[in-house]
Amino acid sequence: MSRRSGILEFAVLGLLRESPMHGYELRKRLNTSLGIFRAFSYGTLYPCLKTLVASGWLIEEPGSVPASPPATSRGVAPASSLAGRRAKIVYRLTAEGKEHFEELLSHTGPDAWEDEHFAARFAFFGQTEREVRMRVLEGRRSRLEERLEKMRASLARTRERLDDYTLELQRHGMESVEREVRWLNELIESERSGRDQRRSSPESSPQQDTTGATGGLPRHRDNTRPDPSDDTK
Amino acid sequence: MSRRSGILEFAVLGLLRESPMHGYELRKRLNTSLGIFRAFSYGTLYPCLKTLVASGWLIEEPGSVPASPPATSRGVAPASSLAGRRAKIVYRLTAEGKEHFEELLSHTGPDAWEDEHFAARFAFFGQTEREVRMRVLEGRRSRLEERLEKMRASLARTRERLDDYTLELQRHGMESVEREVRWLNELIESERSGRDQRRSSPESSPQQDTTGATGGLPRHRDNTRPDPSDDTK
DNA sequence: GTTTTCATGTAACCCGTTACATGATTCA
DNA sequence: TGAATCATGTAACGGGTTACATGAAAAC
Repeated sequence: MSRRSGILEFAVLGLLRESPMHGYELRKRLNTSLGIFRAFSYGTLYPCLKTLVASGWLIEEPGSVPASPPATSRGVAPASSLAGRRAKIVYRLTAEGKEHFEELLSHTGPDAWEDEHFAARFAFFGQTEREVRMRVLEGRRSRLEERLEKMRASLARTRERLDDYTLELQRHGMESVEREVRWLNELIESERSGRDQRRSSPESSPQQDTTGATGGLPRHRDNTRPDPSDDTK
Repeated sequence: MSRRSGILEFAVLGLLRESPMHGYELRKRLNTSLGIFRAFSYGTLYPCLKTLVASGWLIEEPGSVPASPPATSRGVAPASSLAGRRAKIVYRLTAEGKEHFEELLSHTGPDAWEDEHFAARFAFFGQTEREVRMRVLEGRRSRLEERLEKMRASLARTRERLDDYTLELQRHGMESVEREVRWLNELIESERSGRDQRRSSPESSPQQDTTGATGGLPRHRDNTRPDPSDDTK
């Protein structure tokens, strides 16, 4: 009766909304597909999945189970056929789960502007209504501006007493924040000018819309081209 | 018999090395003076101080105690005068504590390149030997480059299946990391060319050396001026 | 004289990790 | 056939927060 992680729960629901998956795969997507996400461990993920099932938002389905004994009878036949042969468990979002996620998507508390929370929200902007996107972006921005002011103030108070390294660290920190603010400005600007491509209809299914529908994101240098000598493996 | 926080412990020792302080003030310095540090709560700080005292690295000293009972007898006189009147407790680094901190400063494990840990290390570069600074900076850089490669790889694998927002998030994330790498490059460069201003003598007292001693830090725009026309536009 | 700010502390909880235990599948 | 990878899980612990309790000094 606990494990209400917020961000993990949110991300899991969001990923499963796109397509059913088993835990192992889910975890990898958590680490890679979404931008900022740090690596959640299995010790976190699996219990979380359990509670989501208990809440009725997910159901477990047998994955590619070796349902009928495969041709190779090599394996020692399990003493008791009941003693659940462990197999892949595929998790699928239930209708209630979908509804719940939709609700999470739409309400914007001040938690939503904190670092990791914000990244999670942004990662699912594709399924978020425009109005909400705006609120989140603007909330995040003012959160950062607030932070900047504090930094400036504290720096003004103490700059004489600090050595060069501490100063440089603060300078770099502030510059990072300023940079994110500029980024948000661009995003907000292009949300404002872009057409409202995600209508408010609750019946929009995800998945498609890879047709460049997301209108007005600012153009940036594409640093992801095939990169001839990439290979990675 | 626990509470070995690493980063908090390190920062506390480092700050107290510069001058004795009581907990309340210590906490504020943790939040502001040092660049990146997030706000530790009292619930973390005070117990930590206790264990540091128990380890013999700090001693508690009475602060500006109202040693003799103040004139206002309004308060219910404490039943037992022994039941310690609570007063400011000033923490001071012991010789062993100093030694311990010195040791922490000098050994560079791979923990030292992680985000928060690195920031803490950097914040005390003023008391760190040049050789160690180099190892930390280079370690951090290769840590980040490693991370970059993973991001690039995963992006190359999945870019077709992702919507524009997720893509943008990843792009921005990568750009941030790239930016930090460039920063590190500058720092490393200026460490290399700068004079070795922090000699290896173990007897160097901190505090002074505000005489521009830190030689070669790269020059940046001073973004702390009153700044007449900026307005974060 | 009351409200703020300074100042110290503790207990309950939360979110997550590590290290471990188990077993199936794939591939050299 | 044995190693690597896929896959699921749990118990113990770690490091931190929140909310609370307490009280002195300063500011209004």
